[in-house]
Parts: sequence; C-alpha cells; structure tokens
Amino acid sequence: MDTELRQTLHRRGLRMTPQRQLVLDAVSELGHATPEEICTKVQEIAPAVNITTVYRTLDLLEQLGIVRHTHLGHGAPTYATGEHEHVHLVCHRCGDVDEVDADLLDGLAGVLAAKAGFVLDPTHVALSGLCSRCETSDSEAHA
Amino acid sequence: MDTELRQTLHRRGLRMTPQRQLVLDAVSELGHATPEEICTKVQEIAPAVNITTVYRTLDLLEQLGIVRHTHLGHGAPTYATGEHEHVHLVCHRCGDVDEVDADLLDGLAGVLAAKAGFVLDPTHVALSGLCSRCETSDSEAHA
DNA sequence: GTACATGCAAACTTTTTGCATTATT
DNA sequence: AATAATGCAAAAAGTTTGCATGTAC
Repeated sequence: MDTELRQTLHRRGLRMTPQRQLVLDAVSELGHATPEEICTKVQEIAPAVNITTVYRTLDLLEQLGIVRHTHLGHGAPTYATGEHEHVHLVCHRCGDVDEVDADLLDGLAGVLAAKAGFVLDPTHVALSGLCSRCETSDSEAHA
Repeated sequence: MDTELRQTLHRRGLRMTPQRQLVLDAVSELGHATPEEICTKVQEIAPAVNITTVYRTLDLLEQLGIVRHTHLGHGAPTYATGEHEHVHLVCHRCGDVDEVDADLLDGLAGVLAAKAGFVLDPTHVALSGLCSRCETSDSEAHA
C-alpha cells in the first residue's frame, strides 16, 4: 500500500522520506485533522519536523490523490486519507463534528447533476446545522 | 424594514450608526461577499471606515439574524442578507460559484434529521464539486 | 554533481483584541 | 456623565515563500 505511494513518487522523480511517511501516518491515524494537529502528532515522534514541511507534504499528498481536505466551517481545513468517504456534519452551536455515510448525498448529487450539471464531491465540504443535543436544548429554551 | 433593525438595536441598548447602515447596504447589494469586498464597497462612500468595524458589524448583524455567512470553500467566508435563501455550488477547478434553490436540500435535510438527529442549515455551507464546464473539459481530456 | 527535500526565518493574509478617542443619549 | 461605537495599532492564527543546508540518487 505504501509501496504504491513509493512508486507513484518515484515515477515523478520524487522520494519517500521519513517526514512524508510520518505525515501520512498522522493523517491516517487522526482521521480528520488540521495541519497544526498533524504537525503536533508528527512531532511526537520527530520533534524536528517543521510545520512548513507538513504543509508542503499535505499539498503533495493531495495532488497525488492520497489525501483530501475538507472545510469544516470556521478555521483551518482538515485533512483525511482518501478512504475516508463520509460527510461531516458540523454543529455551529457547539462545534461538534458528526459523520454520516457519503451515500446519503447520492440523491442530492443526482438532482444537482440534472438541474445544474454540477458533479458533487460530497466529501470536500462539511454540512452545517444543529446537532441533536443542541437542538434539544434549543427546544427546551423555547418552551 | 430598517426601522425594524433600528428597534432591535434599540431594545438592546445599541445604536444604528452610519457605518452599520453602510455595511448592511453593502451586504444587500453585493449578494454574497467577503468582509474585504464589503469593506471596499463601504469605503467607496465612506473611506474612513475601518475594516475592523466591518468585521464587528458583520458579527453583530449575524447575531441579530440579519445576515448569515457561508463558507465557499477556500479563503474568506461570504456574507449575505437573510433573504438570500439558496445553496452555493462551488467548482473546485475554476472557482465559479453557482446557486440553486435551497429547497433541493429538503430531502437530504429529512434524511439527516432522521438518521443523525441533525438539523441541517442548507445555506451556511457551500457544496463543492465540478461545474458543467469543467466536467466537460475533463471528459474530453480523458477521451 | 545534480535534483530533490528540509528547516529556518521572514513575509503575507485574514481576523481579533486592547485601548484611546469620539459620539450618542 | 455614562455607555456605546469607532479607528488605529498591534497581536494572533494560518499559510506561503526564499534561501541555505542537507540528502539521495
């Protein structure tokens, strides 16, 4: 699996370095994390790794299609490996992030394709709203 | 209409100032615009207005429910008045922003409510994908 | 030795904060 | 006079860039 990445890199005259391996590992482990979180994780093992390298590596891995980034709303984007095929639901009250299967957007994707010729990429952007907890406390407050 | 805002402000011991009026006007006129675009627009009329004031006013207007912001993906968020009830489709190849009716998300909203207890706010986040133009050129490239 | 990769520092962009000044009631 | 709003400058957060050094082929 990482052999594949190694070869992809090699085909382009690029190299598999410890830093790149560590960044990829961190992204895999963390699920979805900001560059800074990834950097912290990497630095637990290799403290000398600079955040610049993390940014550069994330860009590279994204170009290669190995990772993708998602905007969870405010603040920094989060990166995840390609297998991570789900949609993020961000509560804009408490900031909690829930995840649902990307399939749930299939219907919508069809509609958008038909109506606007738009090919939806469900994993790139998070959906925003109120999570069940905040919804509940909201209703109580109104009662 | 602005009388209503005036009164909402007054109820909270706040004031309607020229700056606030200008920011609101700019948001209305521009449809959806970044803080910087809004600031530029405001400064066409009142060059002394500081971008800090724009940020603070946008926050305030958002708290009051007069404007809402949307993350179009990369970069700065965009602000729009509350009436602006549509969903943004951002092409991540060419950056073009298309708009569709928010109703198209009704089905999805129902599913999310049922499956995850999540109350979707369709207008807050943009959907990402490929616009028809980029899709077409993509297919050609593959052909 | 050549091309790629890294680390470091500095620049840059976007947004927030502290504080003195001004305006409104 | 008291409170709110603004402007300015500085700080903070996130990201990018330039360059010298180091490393792999």
